[in-house]
Amino acid sequence: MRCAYITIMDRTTNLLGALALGLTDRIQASLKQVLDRSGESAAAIIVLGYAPGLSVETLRQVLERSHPGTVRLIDRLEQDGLVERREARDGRAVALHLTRKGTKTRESLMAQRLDTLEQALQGLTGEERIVLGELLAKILTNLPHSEMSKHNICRLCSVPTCEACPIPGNAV
Amino acid sequence: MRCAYITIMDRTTNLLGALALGLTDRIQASLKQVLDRSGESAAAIIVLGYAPGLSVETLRQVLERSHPGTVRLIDRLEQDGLVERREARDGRAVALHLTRKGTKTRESLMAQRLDTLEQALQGLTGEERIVLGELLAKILTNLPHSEMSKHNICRLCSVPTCEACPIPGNAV
DNA sequence: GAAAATATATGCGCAGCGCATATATATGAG
DNA sequence: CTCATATATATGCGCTGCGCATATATTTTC
Repeated sequence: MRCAYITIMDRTTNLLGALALGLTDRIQASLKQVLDRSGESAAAIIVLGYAPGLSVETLRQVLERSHPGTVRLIDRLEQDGLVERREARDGRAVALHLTRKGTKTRESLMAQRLDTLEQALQGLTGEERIVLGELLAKILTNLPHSEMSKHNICRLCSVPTCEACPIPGNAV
Repeated sequence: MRCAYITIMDRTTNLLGALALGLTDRIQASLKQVLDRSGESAAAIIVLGYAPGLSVETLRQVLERSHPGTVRLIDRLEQDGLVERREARDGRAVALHLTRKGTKTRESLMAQRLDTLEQALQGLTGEERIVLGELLAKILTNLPHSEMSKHNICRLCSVPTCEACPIPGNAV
């Protein structure tokens, strides 16, 4: 049963949703300028940079897509010259690697994302950012994460800027 | 020129992006349980609830879609019995209205979204929520908004929970 | 009253997704 | 060692949804 009486806390709830939506939109748009592909293409490239040699199956789990969807995603990235399929130890599997071009694209994607986010935080003082960071970390820690979704949420992250990932089990 | 030196502030930047992505994913998934349609379908229904009689053209601007995309979106919602096309004063235009079923669906969509967000904030104390709310409001106020994108970012909002919208010009 | 502007609708092709299925390799029971 | 099973990848197919180009109807402007 939902409570019909509105409190000031509900405002925070709604604002969080609005900001999340707005930022995700802006990030998606800025990533599209670098790579004119579906949203998950950028994520695939970023994830592959962290885990060279990843199999299609594991990538599928991280991206939370269907298997055919992931295979076709890799097909496209391969066609674009961003990803290579190499032999894996396991003869059934494929080892995915970024090409040189893929690595360059990855750097642009990450820079674009951080620029977009940085722009949003422009008006905050240093102290406000620290407070915000602590609150965000707390929320991220408490969010329910399955074993794979905790990687999924980080699929666009820049690890150098997040040395202490607040997601339980994700810290470097 | 991007600065190569990483500071603690960059961590906040990255965390903000991660949380925005994670929450948007979770909200999208929860909305899909209510309405198994494209992401913007839910937004269309919520926006139409705020502005009954809206034209396709204005809805198009709020949703930032192409015109054909918006027409087909309305086609689908009409087929689902959620939206009606009625005559408008302007004989060229169409006045969009939610059906009774559409209104019910809208309420479920909004409740689902707030529930999902509320779950994320579960671990925060009342005071932390207030501080967070102030920071979020400040960020939202500073975000660059075009005349229409300031409606776009609110396309899933629950107005009763956000009586003082921080987006300049949006306050009720 | 005719030309330009505005609002809606449609033909078409493309991107991307998931279900069902096929194929190749590895693993494990006997 | 062999064969059944599990695992990893790939493909056929149809569907959703999008945007460009274009067509049609109505309003506005001169």
